[in-house]
Amino acid sequence: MISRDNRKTRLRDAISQKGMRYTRQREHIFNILLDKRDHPTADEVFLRARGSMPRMSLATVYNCLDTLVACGLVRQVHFERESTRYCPNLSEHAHFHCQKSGRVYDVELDTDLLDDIQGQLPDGFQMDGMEILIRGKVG
Amino acid sequence: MISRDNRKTRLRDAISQKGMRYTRQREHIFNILLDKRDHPTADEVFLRARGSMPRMSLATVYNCLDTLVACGLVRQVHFERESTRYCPNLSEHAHFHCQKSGRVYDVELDTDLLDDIQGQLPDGFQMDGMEILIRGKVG
DNA sequence: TTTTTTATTTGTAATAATTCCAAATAAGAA
DNA sequence: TTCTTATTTGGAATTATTACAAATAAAAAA
Repeated sequence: MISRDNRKTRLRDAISQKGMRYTRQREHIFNILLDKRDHPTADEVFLRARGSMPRMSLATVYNCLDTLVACGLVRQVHFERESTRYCPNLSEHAHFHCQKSGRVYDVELDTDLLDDIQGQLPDGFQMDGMEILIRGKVG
Repeated sequence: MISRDNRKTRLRDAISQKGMRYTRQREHIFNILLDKRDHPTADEVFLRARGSMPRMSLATVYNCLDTLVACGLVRQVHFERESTRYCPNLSEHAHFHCQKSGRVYDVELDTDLLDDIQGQLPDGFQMDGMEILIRGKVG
């Protein structure tokens, strides 16, 4: 399975870059995020993870997710007071939160637009990252 | 004090529009947010509120803040896993979070730009609100 | 390959932010 | 002024997340 190997290589590279260790748990969590890109919470990831790895603890899920974020393989998304969601889509995009279904959608935006925002910052404001959250309804 | 009266009127109108009651506590919390626009957390608001209203409880602070948000007088801002911050600036703007100082800045953006984002949503995506969060450093 | 080192996992306890609840209070309508 | 009921209050409960210490397992060294 070519894509599995690609994932593995991506993960190995990113993790070793940070001087960390490659573990079955980290691989498992990464695959879960890539297999179903529905912006799950840590708890939802935990439930899925236990399917094929029943001994995995919730603490490990949090640890692994934090590692993936630190390695730049995954983004965190926060809507209101809800729990953190995780997104493995690394292309620049906004997040649309449907108030009816609760679902979260990735919305690709023009790169120019994102550059524009950066350009409109006052002098001395250095941008490291941006998150565009849109509340609304789909359908 | 003209501006105090303006505030009072704004608050009265917004609250009665929702069929809710005007209370000293709600007025107090609203004034606290308007007096120092530094995006305080509920707990910070609580500390300030107790200065001149020592019997006010934290639950009331949360209640009042929720009411102000429901009335459209105040916006909530969420950075990462931090606690909710409150912003009484109703003009469309982005929030810049300085990683060094922890401070939050309002950043005015071109209205065109915000319209552009709305225009780039796929068909069927209806936008009710948007939050642009920028992580970075100032100075 | 085996040993060694130490990062990671695991289960549980602790914490932080927020919400819930039921009794007391106080808007504002009658 | 009385009455109704929304709001406030204090504290308990909940939720999401983090902290901790012992057990495990990568991967470097022998």
